[in-house]
Amino acid sequence: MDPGAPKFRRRKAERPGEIVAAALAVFAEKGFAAARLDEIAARAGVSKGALYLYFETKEDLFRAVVGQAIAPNIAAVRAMAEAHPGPFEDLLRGVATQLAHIVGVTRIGSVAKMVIGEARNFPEVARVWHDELVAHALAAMSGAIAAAQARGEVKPGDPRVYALQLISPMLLAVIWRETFVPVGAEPFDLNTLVSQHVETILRGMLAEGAST
Amino acid sequence: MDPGAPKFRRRKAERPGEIVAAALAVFAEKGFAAARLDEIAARAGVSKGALYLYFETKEDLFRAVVGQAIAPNIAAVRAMAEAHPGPFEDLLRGVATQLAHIVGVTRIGSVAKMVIGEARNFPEVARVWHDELVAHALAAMSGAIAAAQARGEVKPGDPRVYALQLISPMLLAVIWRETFVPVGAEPFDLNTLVSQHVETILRGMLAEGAST
Amino acid sequence: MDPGAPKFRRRKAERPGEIVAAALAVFAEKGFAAARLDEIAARAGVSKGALYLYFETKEDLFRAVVGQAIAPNIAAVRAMAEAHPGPFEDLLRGVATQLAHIVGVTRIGSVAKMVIGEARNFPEVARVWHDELVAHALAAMSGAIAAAQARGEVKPGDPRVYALQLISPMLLAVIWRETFVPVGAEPFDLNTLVSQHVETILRGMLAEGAST
Amino acid sequence: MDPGAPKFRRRKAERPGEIVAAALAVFAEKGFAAARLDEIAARAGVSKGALYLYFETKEDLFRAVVGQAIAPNIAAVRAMAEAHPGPFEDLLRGVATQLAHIVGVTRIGSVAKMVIGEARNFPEVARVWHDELVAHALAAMSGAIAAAQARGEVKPGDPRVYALQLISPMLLAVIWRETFVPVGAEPFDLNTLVSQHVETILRGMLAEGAST
DNA sequence: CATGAATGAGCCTTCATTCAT
DNA sequence: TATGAATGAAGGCTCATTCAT
Repeated sequence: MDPGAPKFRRRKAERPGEIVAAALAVFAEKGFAAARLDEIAARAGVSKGALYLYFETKEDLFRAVVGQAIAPNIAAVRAMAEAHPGPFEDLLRGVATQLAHIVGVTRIGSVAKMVIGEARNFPEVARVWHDELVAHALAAMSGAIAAAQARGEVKPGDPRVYALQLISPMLLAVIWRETFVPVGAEPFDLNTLVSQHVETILRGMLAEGAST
Repeated sequence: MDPGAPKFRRRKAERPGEIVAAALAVFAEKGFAAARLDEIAARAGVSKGALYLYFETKEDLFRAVVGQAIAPNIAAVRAMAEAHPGPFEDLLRGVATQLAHIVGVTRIGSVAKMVIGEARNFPEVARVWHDELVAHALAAMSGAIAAAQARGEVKPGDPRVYALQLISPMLLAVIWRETFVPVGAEPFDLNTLVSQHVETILRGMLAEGAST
Repeated sequence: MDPGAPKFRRRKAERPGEIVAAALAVFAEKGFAAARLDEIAARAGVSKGALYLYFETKEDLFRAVVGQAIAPNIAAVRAMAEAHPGPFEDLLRGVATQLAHIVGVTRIGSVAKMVIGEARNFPEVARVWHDELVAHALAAMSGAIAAAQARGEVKPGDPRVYALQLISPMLLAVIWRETFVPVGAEPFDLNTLVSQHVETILRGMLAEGAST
Repeated sequence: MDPGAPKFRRRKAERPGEIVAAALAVFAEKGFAAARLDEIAARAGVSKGALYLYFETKEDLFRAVVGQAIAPNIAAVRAMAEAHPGPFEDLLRGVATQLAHIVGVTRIGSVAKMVIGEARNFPEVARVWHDELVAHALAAMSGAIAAAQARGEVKPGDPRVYALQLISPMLLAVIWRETFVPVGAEPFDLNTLVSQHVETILRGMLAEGAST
């Protein structure tokens, strides 16, 4: 026997991540209050007591879940913000495609639903979500729009409002998928929605004499 | 001071409405699971036991809250559906104004947040909300858009998707107000958002050679 | 209008009796704790509040039920006690017939079950039941048996024990009917049981040379 | 004093039995509905929540109590059923002694009282009690009596009724002890009752020409 | 580190009792 | 008298959290 080289070692380093992943699933399904630590522990494959080796309380775990979900998206937002200049419509199409991709492959929709649902009970979670993600994304888009307006590419109008107009169908799509599709509503194709929206909005936003 | 003030009053007719109103407030703030019947009863000015004279269980009360919130909006949706024909852009401006008004003066936003947050735990609530309200509204708008397309007023494109594009900023505004404004985000003026959106979208939707 | 001669007057005098009858039924079915005043009131055809016009508390009502059930049987016991002298076996046959009749036509079995079940929670009810009914009956029988022994009709032996031996099948029959027959046990014919028991016991009790 | 006394101990194996024992005591005293889980937990030396680690509901615990009380008696009944043949009166004396012993040393009387009192609320408990215990015991005795009749040892008569006659004083004794002795009634000596009953009944049952 | 038995505060729900009508 | 809406004190049960192992 070689005690120094056990064949199967418990991957301690991966535990927190597994727990957060399990917690995300349960919180997204049930909401914070209705989520049971029993179920989270079971899905993570650990004992209930083990949760407390990594997280102080249920609320702490919830914050970790939201925080974890923010990090990987920060980069995306930053990339969007730093998008190379060029014709506004190219930028917009690129950003829209990127957003649609993120919504499609990550669980950001579930997390958004959690944040919306628990905002009153966890104001600081809503605040972090807003300050770290939403505000940055909005500022980046507003800035790009304002710049395009300065270049004469985009018609007059509140750039922040333009940004909201552009983002809103994405939110609706997420909520539709999470809320109504499970009870029988007809799903939407996210790409169709996004591309039709971008084209429509572009036609409405671009100043006369600027391309398509 | 009225020394003859009764310990309790008999108001069978008014009580259910008062309780539902109180419950709406608490459910909207806390979510279903975190809402305490103690608090609902206190806000309604009754004892906890009195709730059970009118509602069988907490779930029953929750369903009543959602159901109650649907009824008054059904009429609005129907009116929208029956909106007089005429140039599409007139119709759209009218509908948008009406929706903005409803969102502004009713608690429909709070209820929407509840429905979104509890959809997994109360599928039938989500189903009713969808079937009675959302689906009707969507069908009415899609129909109007398709008719306008048939008349050559609106460019080609999936009418249902157009309808979603039009509605989505309203949803975003509601969620913004309920979720982010309480934690310090800058509020939007709903009317500005709606009117800018309508004008932008109209320019993008209307076929060449049609007005504005 | 003749206010002094209403056509249908509420029979106030009969109310308490109706309530006690309803209460007996519910207490016998459910036991004291599981019995609901709502149900008693409903069966009595009165409002819940009306119960409190006649009985102070639920316990008070329970005591009334048991007390009420004792009274009519007191006379029977007394009659038994005063049974004309004569050959012991005639007396015994008469008493047994009488007891079987009482068990068959009254609800004394249900009340006995209540008293047995609630004796620990209502000691004074058990005490009254014992002192007013059981002890008297037992004393009467023991006395008759002792007298018969003095006359040489009955073999030696503890008269009180003889009395218990004689009564016990009646108790068993009552419990059998109330407890096991409702769940599918085969019922007994009370008269068969009693007459076979009396004959068997008589053969065993009577002194040689006295018998049938 | 042990300063290191643990706040609670882990005794998974022993706990269910301790809880059932405590529950038996409380159910027997108060009846099902009036029994408080608080009290059961306190008597078992555990917290109220711990009850739910072993039993799903209060009803489940009640069923466990009754079920637990049946098992050890099944063997006794079977032994009685298989009692060696031989003169009927020897068999009967043996069985009576055995039954008196069981009644004296176990809590079967308390359980019987519970079953009788809660039969309407828990029909399946009454059914199990009857099917597993009472029916078997009755069948065994009836069979033995019928066999003795076939051998000419016992007089004609319904064997099942004979069996009831024989058992009934035992039931009366149990109820007397549980119900009336606590409120001041004079207790019986179980052995005196049983032996006098057996001798009396035997004289009445045995065919002429069979001994004593 | 990890487990899971045990805790105990707190919630939903019931129901005997009260009281304005 | 009679009603029944309303009360409020528990009780059954849950579940986040702790701790002996």
